[in-house]
This record gives sequence, C-alpha cells and structure tokens, in this order.
Amino acid sequence: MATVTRKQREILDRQQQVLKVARQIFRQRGYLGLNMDRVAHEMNVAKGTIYQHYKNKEEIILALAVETLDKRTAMFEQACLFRGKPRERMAAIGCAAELFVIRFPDHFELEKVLSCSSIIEKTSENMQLAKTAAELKCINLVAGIVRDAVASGDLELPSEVSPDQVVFGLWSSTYGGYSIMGCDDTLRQMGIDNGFKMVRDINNRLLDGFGWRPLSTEFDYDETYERAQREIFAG
Amino acid sequence: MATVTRKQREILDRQQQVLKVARQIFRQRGYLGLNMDRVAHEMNVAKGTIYQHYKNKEEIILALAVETLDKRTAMFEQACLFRGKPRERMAAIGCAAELFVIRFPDHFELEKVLSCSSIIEKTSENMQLAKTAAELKCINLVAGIVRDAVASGDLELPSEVSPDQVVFGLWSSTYGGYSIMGCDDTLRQMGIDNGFKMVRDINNRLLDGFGWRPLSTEFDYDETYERAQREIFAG
Amino acid sequence: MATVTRKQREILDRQQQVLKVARQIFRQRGYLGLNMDRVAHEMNVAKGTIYQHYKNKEEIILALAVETLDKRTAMFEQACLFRGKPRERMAAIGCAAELFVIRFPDHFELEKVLSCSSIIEKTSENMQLAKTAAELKCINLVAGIVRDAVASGDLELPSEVSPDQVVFGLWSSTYGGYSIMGCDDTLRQMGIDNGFKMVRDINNRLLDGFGWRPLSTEFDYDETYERAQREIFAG
Amino acid sequence: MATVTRKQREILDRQQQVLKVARQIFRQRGYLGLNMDRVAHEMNVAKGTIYQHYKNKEEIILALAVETLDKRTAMFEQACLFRGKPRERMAAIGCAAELFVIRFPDHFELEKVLSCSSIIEKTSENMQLAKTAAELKCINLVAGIVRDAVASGDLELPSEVSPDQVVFGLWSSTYGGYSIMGCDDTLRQMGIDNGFKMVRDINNRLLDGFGWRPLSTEFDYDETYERAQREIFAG
DNA sequence: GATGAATGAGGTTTCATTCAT
DNA sequence: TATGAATGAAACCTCATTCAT
Repeated sequence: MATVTRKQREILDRQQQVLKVARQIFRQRGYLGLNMDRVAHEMNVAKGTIYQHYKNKEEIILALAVETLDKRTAMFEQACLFRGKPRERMAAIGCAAELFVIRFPDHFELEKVLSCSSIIEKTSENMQLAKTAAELKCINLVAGIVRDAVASGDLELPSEVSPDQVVFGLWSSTYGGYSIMGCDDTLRQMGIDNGFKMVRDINNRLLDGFGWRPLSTEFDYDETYERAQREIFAG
Repeated sequence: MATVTRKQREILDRQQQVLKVARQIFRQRGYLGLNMDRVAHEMNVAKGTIYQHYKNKEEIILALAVETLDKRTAMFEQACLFRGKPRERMAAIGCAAELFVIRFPDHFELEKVLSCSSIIEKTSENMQLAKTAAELKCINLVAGIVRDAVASGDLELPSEVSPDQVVFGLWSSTYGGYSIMGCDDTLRQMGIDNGFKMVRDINNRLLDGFGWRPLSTEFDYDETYERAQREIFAG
Repeated sequence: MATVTRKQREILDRQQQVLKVARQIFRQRGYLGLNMDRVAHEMNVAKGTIYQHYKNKEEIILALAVETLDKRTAMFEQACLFRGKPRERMAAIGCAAELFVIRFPDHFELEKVLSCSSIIEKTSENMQLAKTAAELKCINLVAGIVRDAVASGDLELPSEVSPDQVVFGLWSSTYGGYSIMGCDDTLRQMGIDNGFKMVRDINNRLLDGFGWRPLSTEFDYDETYERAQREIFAG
Repeated sequence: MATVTRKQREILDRQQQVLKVARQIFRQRGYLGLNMDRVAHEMNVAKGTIYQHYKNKEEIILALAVETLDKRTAMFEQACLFRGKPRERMAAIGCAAELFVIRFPDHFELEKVLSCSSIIEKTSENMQLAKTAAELKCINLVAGIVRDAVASGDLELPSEVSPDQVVFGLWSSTYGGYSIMGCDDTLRQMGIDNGFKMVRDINNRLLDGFGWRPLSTEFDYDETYERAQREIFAG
C-alpha cells in the first residue's frame, strides 16, 4: 500500500516537475521557445518521458494555466476572509489580483496563447473543463462580494444592472490594465509609472460610478490595500 | 520619370496586396496557419517575390497591425468631429472603437501575437516606430477630448489625476472588455449576452466615477451613441 | 507438482491470450497499428508482462502465422478424409482452402508482413522452423493426394513431371488468385464478381491440363465442392 | 524557352533520381528500411528537397510501383509484336513477365506493401489513377491475345467462360508462382530448382486445360520461349 | 525584379525495449 | 512474475529563408 502511494507521489512529482520546467522556459522564451526537446533537456530526462505524462505540448500549456488559475483562486479565497465592509473586501481582492500578476507574470501570456483556438482544440476535454471551472470559481467569489454589498445596502443597483455586470467591469479594467502594462512602451508614453496604483484607482472610480459606498472620495482605500497586504499576504 | 512613378506605384500595390492576402489567411487560419508558401500561392506569385517587399514574416505581421492601427486612427479622427459636449464626443469615440473591432476582428489577434516578444525583435526599428506612433496618435486624440472636458469645466480632476489617467482607464476597460468578449465561454457563463453594450455601460460608470458631466444618470448616452453611428459611420 | 502444472497452464493461457488479442488488433488495424502498448492495454496487463512470453513483437507476428497455419493443416487433414476419387479429395482440399481464407482473412496479411525480410530475422530459429514444418505438412497432404491419383491410374504424369509440380501449380494459382482477390479493384475491372468460384474453375482447368481424370468436362466438381462443404465443414 | 525546358528537365531528373535511390534502398532494406532521411542522405540532398518532389513517403512507394508497371507494359507491348500464333504470342508475354520479375525483383514487394490500405490512403488520387490505368493496360494487352485466339479458332471457350477469366487464370498462377518463388525455402523444400520453368509449365498446362491449340503436348513452347527471348528481349 | 528549388534546422510524435521495484 | 515509467532512437513533416537563373 505504501509502495503504491510512493510511486503515485513520484509520478505526481514528475508531472509537477514538468510544469515547473515548462513554466520557466515559457517565461524566458515564450510559446514558440517552449518545445518538448527543451523541456526534456532541462529536466535531464528523455523526450518520451514527457509524453508519458502529457499527451502533447498543448496539454502542458493548459495545465500550466490551470495551475496558476488554482493559485489565483486560493488567493482570492483568502482575500474574501478580509475583515471589513464589502467594498473593503473587494479592495482585498484587488490586492490579491495584483499579487497574482506579480507572482505569475506568465499567466497572461498563457491566456493569450490559449485563446488561439487551434491550441485548445488539441487538449483533452477534462483539462478544458478544469480550466473553465477554475475560472468560474474566481468569478463567483467576486460576485459574492458584490451581492453582499447589495444585501448590506452599500450598493444600490438599478434593476437592469446585475451583480455580474459589476464583476465584468472590474474584470475588464483589471485585465485590460494589466495587459497594457505588459507592453512597457505604451504606458511610458502615457507618462504612467505605477501601473498597479493606476489600475486600483480606475477600479475605485468605476465602483464610485456604480455608487458603491463608501465612495473612494470618502474613504482611504489605499490604507485598506496596505492592510490587506499586511494581514493576508504577508508571506 | 513617369515610368519610375508607375513602377513605384506597382511596388506599393504589391505590398498592399501582400497585406491583403496575409490578413485574409491570418483571419481564417491564425498565426500558425499564416506561412509564406500560402501567401505566395494565394497571390499567384513566387515566394521569393514576397521577400522583395518584406524582410521577413514578422515584418508582415507588424505591417498588418500598423495598417489597422491607421484605420482606427482615421475612425477616431472622424469621431472627434462629432458635434456635442466633450463627453458626447467621447461616446462617439466609443462608437468608433466598437465599429473598429467589428470591422477588423483580427486586430486583437495580431496584438496578441505581437506581444510575444520573440516576434517584434525580428522587425525593423522603423516599422516598430511606426506602430508606436500610430498608437500614440490614437491615445492623444482621446486625451484631447479629456482635456477639452477639463477646459470646458465639465470635468474637474484633482491635481494628482492627469487626463492621461482617464484615458488609461477607458483604454483598459475597453481593451479588457473586448478581450473577454473574445472568449465566448466566459461571457456566457456570466450571463452576459451583449458585450458591446456592457462595455459602453462600464465606461459610462467609469466616467461618472470621475465626475465627468453630464453624468450618465442625467443624460441618455445611448441616444448619443446611436446618433454618432448615424452621423459619422453611416457607410 | 500439480501446482507447477497449473502454473504452466496459466502461462500457456497467457500466451494464447496474447495471440488472440494481437490477432484482433492486427485484423482491425494492420501491422502498423499493432503495437505492444495496445496489446497490453487490451489485455489489461502491463507491457513488460508480454515480454515474459514473447521475446519481441516479431515473434508474436510469427506465432500468429504458425497458429493459423496449424488451423489450415487441420482443415486440410479433414479434407483428406473426404470419400471419393483422388480428384474429388483434391476438390475438398480446395474447399478447405477457401474456407480457411474466409475464416482467417488476416493470414494473407500476415504472410505479406513476414515476407518483409527484416521481420523474420528478428525471430528465434525455433519458431521459424515451426513455421516451415507447418507449411510442409500442408504441402505433403496435398502431394499425397496427387500420388494417390498417380497410383490409382487417374493421373499419368510424364517422367519429367513430379507430383510436387502439380502441387506447386495448384498452390500458385490459388495463392495468386486469392491475392488478386484481396485488391478489390483489379477484379472488378476484370468484370469478375465471384473470385472463389473463379479460382476453383481455374484449378480445374489446370488439373484438366495435367490430364487428371475424371476431367472437369466429364464430371461435376461443383457438386463435389458442395458435398465437401456439407459433409466436412458443416460446423 | 530553352531555359524553362532545361529547368523542367532538371526537376524531372531529380524526381527520377529520388525514385532511383529509393528503389535501391527499398531493394536492400525493405519498406521499413526506406525512410526520407536515408533517401536524402544517399542523394546528398536535404530532407526538405525530397518533400518538394513527393508529398510523403507513400507517394514515393506508389511512384516506384507505377514506374515499374510502365516498364512492364512496355515489355508486354513488345511481346505482342511477336510473330506467331496467338498462343505463341502468349508465350512471349510469359517471357516478358519472367524478364520483368528478374529485372525488377522489388516490384512484388512494392505491390505487397501497397496492398496495405493504410499506405495507399495517403497518396494523391492522381497517382492512384495512374497505377490503376497502368495495370489495366497490361491486362488488356493479354486479354487481346486471348480474343485473337478465340477469333482465329484456336481457342473455343464455352459461353460461360469469358476471355478475362483466362487472363485471370494466367495472372493468378504467374503472380502466385513468382510470389512463392520469393520465399526461397518453400520451393527448395518442394524440390523445385527452376521456378521460372515451373511457372511456364504450369501456365501451359492451364491453357491446355482450356483447350487452347496447339496444346503444349503437340507443340514445343520452350523453343518459342527461347525465340522470343532472342528476337525481342535480346538487349 | 521575379522565380521556385534547395536548404536544413527545428519540431512533434511513436514505440520497442529495458529495468528497478 | 508482474509492473509500467523511463528510455532514446528513429521517424515524419514544416517552413522561413536563400540564391542561382
């Protein structure tokens, strides 16, 4: 029994080792620079070994994305535990999103690559479902906070606006903002030096626009942000 | 002399024909499906001929992006001519952005591909500068409207907020929103059916958050949008 | 002692199970589709286990051929028991050959594959001898009937023609005929719809050419064929 | 104009050089030993070059078969010009078939390989049609002689026997005979040393069986065979 | 300027076989 | 004996780019 468990662990180790090495290569050389030869070589392992764990290159890419998605979900869950009003919890979510981007700068690149349909087609349905589920979980965590705000009376949404639309707004401006930040030039040309602060401010303005109390003009969310960082993501 | 001019025009024609064919292939088959053999074949021209016009494949990709960027700039310039308050002109810009995405759905794909660092490295500096310039021009058109709003008193920005930050906000949420729309699934899971309307609403909330008058709660920007469509982009 | 015997039987069972599964795969997917992974998977057994029974893949192929060869010999032996004149017994052999091809359509494919020299080289000498012996046994059964015909006076061979040459003739035209039948197109182009009947007729003409009495012009061998089918191979 | 012609010839030369090298490899190492790497290496040419002339490995195999088929047709056409009675012309055809097998011993191997459906599937339809046409042409040449014999009264076929069936018989026994000859062992075990003579004799017996005059018991077809060899295939 | 055959590095994938457990 | 992960050679195929004509 113990033997089986050990073997299983070894296999899982290998799988994660593949991901680790693959992520490193992806970070340094991008999608086109990530190839099975390189992964095998960096692992000091035969090429065939990789194929015993992942059906093809695309499956590795997708596994990489799912892995980070899971990391993000965990971070968002922690942020949800933050003590404070709903909008403060949302600020904590923003803090988590920021940290996630810093820790896993390759995740956006992965998403870009995966959005090329030809890639996802080659992956197993199981892994695809895993990815969708991971995404949905994140979205729902955020939507939960919006609903809390509505329930507590901090946020009054007109009947034609659903909580999900607020989530979509935050998602868009955050995703868009970080994407633009990825292209160093554009930002520099706009005379912006701290992209993260910028995204935070934009999101605050957006929530102000929805009338989510307390408005950022009445409350210091920068302090909230710093507290979240200290209390939750100190490690 | 006239002969030379004719020849020059012929060369330009060829260059644009390359782009036309390349764009078509890119739209239908994506980056990996775009290869020189295919371009040459569809143009009824030898492969070598293409290399007389573009140094390499990457240069074509970049030229494609610059081409659409120029198209967008032209559309934004038209939007700037829209009669109305600054915020109405901004709505016209939104209308232009929307139309652009519809007319050139491949532009986002191109941007994605280009953001793979390994690609832009292989292009000539000239073309890179052309791209940056085209982007900047667009940004400045939008920033001009923000400054108009400040000048006219419709928008009061605190000293620590620059007009460019407003532009960054709009840019982020629009870019992010359209990107998310590209992945059909995510949106559907969020129960959103009309992504374009959603992006418009989000942007309105954002500008409301900045206090840009008249607020969307006091003014019907949907009507403005429709007028812009009618008056400017009827063709 | 009994234990050992049981174990031995288990091993034999395994060996035959390998053949059974391998044959099925070969029939469905051909030589290139037959690989050890597939065999192991279909047997719910580890790949290594198969190597405990067969030295290599080629050995399996050869064993498959020997197995069918033995089946054919058994059928030919039954045909030899058919009551009637030698030439009628030969017709029964033809009936057996026909049935064999129908029951084991993969045998010809196996022969083809084996004739690729590179394959048989990798097999053990023992197995090669087993195959030769199985073939020889069949040939001798047929030759026996020819000798019977000579002995009984039905067939008068000139001194320079040996009974084996008659066998060779039948063998050739049967083997050739069935081979050509395998390629559907060729036959259709020749306007032949019932290949089996054709081969029977050709063989009859051949034996007529040798003067083997009663000639097919004087005797209804089709009826003999039907009787053979009924009496011997009814199951 | 001359330039184009030269270039075209060069390309054709290359194509035939590929076939020449491929045939050599196939002869020495069989199907599994024939691979693009080897062909390229033996030609002192890059791998990609081969792919410029042949879409894939299978296409080369098929081209090889068509090439020899054309050679055989040419030889059969020469045999048809042989002076003599129809049955003598048929003997000349037999002579041609024999020579063909000697000159192109790999043709049968090619046919075997091609009969694996998975191979022909990968080839272009054009090439497949070329092969079918080449086969048909040969068959028709032989059928023509049979019809001549019927027309001249040398051969009386019962109404239920078509000339094509005679062709099928000859084809079968020849194809089968040569195939069996390919496996050295079997023949030796049957005590047959001259396989070619054997096939000739068998075919003669078969035609005797059809009553094709003059019968081989009344006429020396061995002499005809030798004359054919001298007169037609001296080179 | 146009051509397109040749290049050859680069990539993905397969699979028979071994061997430590 | 059974296992099955690891091996690694070997195969096929692609394609951006060059260069002689």
